[in-house]
Amino acid sequence: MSYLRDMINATTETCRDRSEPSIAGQLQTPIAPHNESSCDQPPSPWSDLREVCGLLNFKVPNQLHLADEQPFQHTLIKAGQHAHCIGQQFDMLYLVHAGFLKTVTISDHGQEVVLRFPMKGDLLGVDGIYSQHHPSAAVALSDCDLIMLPFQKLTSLGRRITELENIIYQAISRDLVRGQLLTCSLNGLTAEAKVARFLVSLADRYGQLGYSSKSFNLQMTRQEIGSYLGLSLETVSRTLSALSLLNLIDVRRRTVDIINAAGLKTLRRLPPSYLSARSSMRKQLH
Amino acid sequence: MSYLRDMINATTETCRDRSEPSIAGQLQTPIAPHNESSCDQPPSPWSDLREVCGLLNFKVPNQLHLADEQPFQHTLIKAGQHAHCIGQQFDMLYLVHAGFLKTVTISDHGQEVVLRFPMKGDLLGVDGIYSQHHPSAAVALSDCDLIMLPFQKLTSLGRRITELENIIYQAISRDLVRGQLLTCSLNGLTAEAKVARFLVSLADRYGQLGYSSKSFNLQMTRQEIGSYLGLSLETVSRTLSALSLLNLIDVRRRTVDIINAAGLKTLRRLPPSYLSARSSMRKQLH
DNA sequence: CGGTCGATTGAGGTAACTCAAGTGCGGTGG
DNA sequence: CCACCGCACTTGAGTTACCTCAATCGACCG
Repeated sequence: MSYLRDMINATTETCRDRSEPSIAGQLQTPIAPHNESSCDQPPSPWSDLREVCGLLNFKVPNQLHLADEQPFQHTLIKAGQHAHCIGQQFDMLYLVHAGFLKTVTISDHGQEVVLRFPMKGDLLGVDGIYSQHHPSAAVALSDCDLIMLPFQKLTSLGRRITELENIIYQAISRDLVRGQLLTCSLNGLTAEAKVARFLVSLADRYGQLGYSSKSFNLQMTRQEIGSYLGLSLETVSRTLSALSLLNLIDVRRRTVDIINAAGLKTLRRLPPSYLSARSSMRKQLH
Repeated sequence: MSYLRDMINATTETCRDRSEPSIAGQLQTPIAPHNESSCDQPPSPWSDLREVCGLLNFKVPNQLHLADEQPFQHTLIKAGQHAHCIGQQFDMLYLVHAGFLKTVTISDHGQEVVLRFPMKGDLLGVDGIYSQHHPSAAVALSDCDLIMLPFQKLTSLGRRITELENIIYQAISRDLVRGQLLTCSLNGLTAEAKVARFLVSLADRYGQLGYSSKSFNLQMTRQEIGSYLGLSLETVSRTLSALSLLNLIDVRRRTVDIINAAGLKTLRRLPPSYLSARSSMRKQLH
């Protein structure tokens, strides 16, 4: 089995050299969500098509010969390292098997902009298909276990297995739809609503993966949340405090507990101005 | 040939019934950009694969049997009509052959949000692949000539013609990349920069199609521009006036002339506050 | 000719940004 | 072990860019 370990380490080098903790120190936080029960043993270093389709959250085609296909290799990257860098040649997609990442790009200002926070089941690198070069970078926010999907191999498989081809198209389109949803949320929502929906969205995603949708750790900084939502980090911080005051959530540093999920979902704007009322309310409470 | 006309009219009905000029009266403006020379005769109602690939701006594969394939049918829709509606079953993509559209979706507020302004060479309906239902609607802002690309037919062709398959993947990915670019522009840009870049982007697209990139007509209302850029229609209007005062552009109603393209591209924010300075400057000029 | 709709412009309010100070935690080195 | 330092975060104060509300204007249409 040692040759497997070697191969994995070899592939891990892909982008490791460039993964200096340059922009906004990529935090070396412990790791993923609360429950770590399944992370004791190292993850299986290979995944077959069936597992890939399941992770992507699509119904697995009931075709026997799926199992015949040669499996896909994993790559393990540590927090702060890149799965792919901006400008890098595109040759494969990555499917997140475990861990938490951010995808970023550089705006014309030279500012880093967070595009997405991929986690288990999400696809990385889809935006590289067009120009054959990645316009964005994927940075691990925690140690990550990624399944490498060489694009040529994937599409040639899809040519033989129509169900797989459909899954590929649908997975790519899903990325596009999610981007549109983000665009809609960025416009015309107050900062409170943005942050509230962001938390609900995160909670839902954790829930779908079997983790607690009530209590989780934020893997990203306020800065990164702000970049993602189009807000300043101070506004994110203030808003989190306000939501906490409203008893909708409980925040302490990176730890978030959702108290009133329904309230978060329907929140449009804070009653009067809870942000300035904070100090006075604080005094009342004491 | 009359049966062709009949078929076209038949397919045009797809969504015509729902195309009431409901939201924000979809304007019955004359039509497209300035130069109308090529629109005298009705467009050819069929396009082959070669033409489709060319329109998509991809190198046409040098394979002879491309010409053998049965061609794709066109559909003509009038300004205000829908190519597809929200929630409608997905079964085909549309390639814009002529005309100008907007794609919109409904935010959680119930507000209409403009996602894109597709024009010649752009693909419609890609976001419908995922859930097999269109999450957005495509509304014609001028009379349009669309090429219908039944998705099943397209992908089965792609299975036989690898180059075509690549083009499909790349075209879909391109849509995604464009969405990301929009997201980047929405965050962290001032209203002036947003509007300026929007104009430059429009001008470039017209230029690439062989139209004038200096002088063109806006096909959409201020309202729609604002929705697209995340601004109020008043801010769009004011900003256009300000850009005009700075001698970067000339605007009269829907007519735009780019005077200083370089200046528009590099604009970050207006010198001091040109928006409030307007009235005083106006007086100085008189 | 009035009616409608898009566009312009003004006035005023406010949400969110910027700048800045202060806190708490974690890591490092004496 | 403790002191120091860095970094993420919190919180405050002041500013401003943009929104909202509202009036006016111009074009187009019946």
